[in-house]
Amino acid sequence: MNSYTEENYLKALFNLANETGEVNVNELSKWLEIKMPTVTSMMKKLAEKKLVHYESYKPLRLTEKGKKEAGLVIRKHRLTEMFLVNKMNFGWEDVHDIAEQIEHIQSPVFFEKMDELLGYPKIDPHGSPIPDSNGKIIWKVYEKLSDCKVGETAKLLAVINTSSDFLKFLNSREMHLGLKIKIKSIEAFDKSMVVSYNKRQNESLSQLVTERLLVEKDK
Amino acid sequence: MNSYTEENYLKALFNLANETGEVNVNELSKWLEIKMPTVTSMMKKLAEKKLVHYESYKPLRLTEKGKKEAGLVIRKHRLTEMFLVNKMNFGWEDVHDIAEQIEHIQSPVFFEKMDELLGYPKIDPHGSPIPDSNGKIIWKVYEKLSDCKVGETAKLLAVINTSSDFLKFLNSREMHLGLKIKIKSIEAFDKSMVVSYNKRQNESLSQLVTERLLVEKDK
DNA sequence: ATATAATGTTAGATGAGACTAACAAAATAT
DNA sequence: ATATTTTGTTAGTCTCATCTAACATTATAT
Repeated sequence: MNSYTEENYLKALFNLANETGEVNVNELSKWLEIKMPTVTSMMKKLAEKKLVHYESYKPLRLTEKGKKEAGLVIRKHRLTEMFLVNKMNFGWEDVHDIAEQIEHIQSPVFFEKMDELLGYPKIDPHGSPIPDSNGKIIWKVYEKLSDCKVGETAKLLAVINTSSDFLKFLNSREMHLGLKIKIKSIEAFDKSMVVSYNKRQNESLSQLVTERLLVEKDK
Repeated sequence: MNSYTEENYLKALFNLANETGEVNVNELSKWLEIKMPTVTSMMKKLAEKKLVHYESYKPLRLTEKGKKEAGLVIRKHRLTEMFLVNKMNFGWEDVHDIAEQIEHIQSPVFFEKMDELLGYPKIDPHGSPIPDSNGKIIWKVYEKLSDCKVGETAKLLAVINTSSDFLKFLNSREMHLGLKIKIKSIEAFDKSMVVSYNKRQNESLSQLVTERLLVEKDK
């Protein structure tokens, strides 16, 4: 069994991994807001437990075991977020901090029950995939709205930044997953977009926003 | 804010308090399965925080502040148990261990939402009163089934021991809160009772059971 | 009323997970 | 190619919550 703290390190390693699965001590340290020496010593501990490949001065990598256990923590987090939104009427902007705590509950049956009550969801309220009960994630390839062209229509399927402020911004513009967005124009100099959806015909979205919206283009 | 550990000590002090609100270090130590010196040092810490009245060699007593904060932990525990049973379809015998963990979640809004979804319940699935949002408990005076007499009928309103084994025993006899039980006879030598309820006309209950069933006599 | 048992406290150690200060290695810039 | 910056490690300290061993007080029993 991994401790509360260990679970947090595993989750962070999983979330920060680049294409090759590598993470630097420094990155991890900044992400967790924990000083580097502490991170180093925890990495040695996780290496002892065969959860992380660790060599001095080399980037960190989760082992297969580590990936699985990290995936299971993320599964608990995302199932919780879905439960909070779908079964407890929380807004998608309010669930992160609660899920950060509930993800550490040690009770397989509790999360199985959530899963069942939710009808075995594949994604969380922000469109992120929920790992299966082996910790495996099926990655969907989405495009960023910022990569779409004028005249195209795209369906909003996930958001990258799940900060409360960003989600509240989307709420204020009545934007939600599943929304069909049409690109009316793109400003050359700052890449901001004017889009239309539902009754909103002239919404302007900055690049900071459009590159955080993941979509599927209409064919 | 109290730590996870402090919350557990507060809850234990509350639950163990006798009529005068006193608890011995030794009792607390046994209850928590934590050695006495550890308990003593935690009591000094809680006394610093004005949560406990502590004097060397004297029994422990929660301060008003301590009672309130303990009550709030118990509130979180009992709301959670109710939520697990009523909203997540757990059996009353399976909720204790999960609630022991969830009671430490720091998120007032999470428990407010539970309370709201449950319709502001006054008792938990075992018939124990749920403290209000100030940590105050309204105690109902119940009788034990073991104190009833032959011929009387009583309604089961709460159970004292909430161990999984005891609750599974009650399940196996189809006993649940609200049940009307008629006392048909009492065995003089071991105080066991033969009772009837619903379709069960000759159930025998040992004294160990009857003194753990809290009832209200029919008038 | 004193011996014994039970209960409670003090002192010091431990492990987990955090820190700072100092040093070492790797990456970057001139 | 060397100096500087950035990144990473080592060594030692701190706090929290636990422990054991030894001692002190209070309660109980003869």
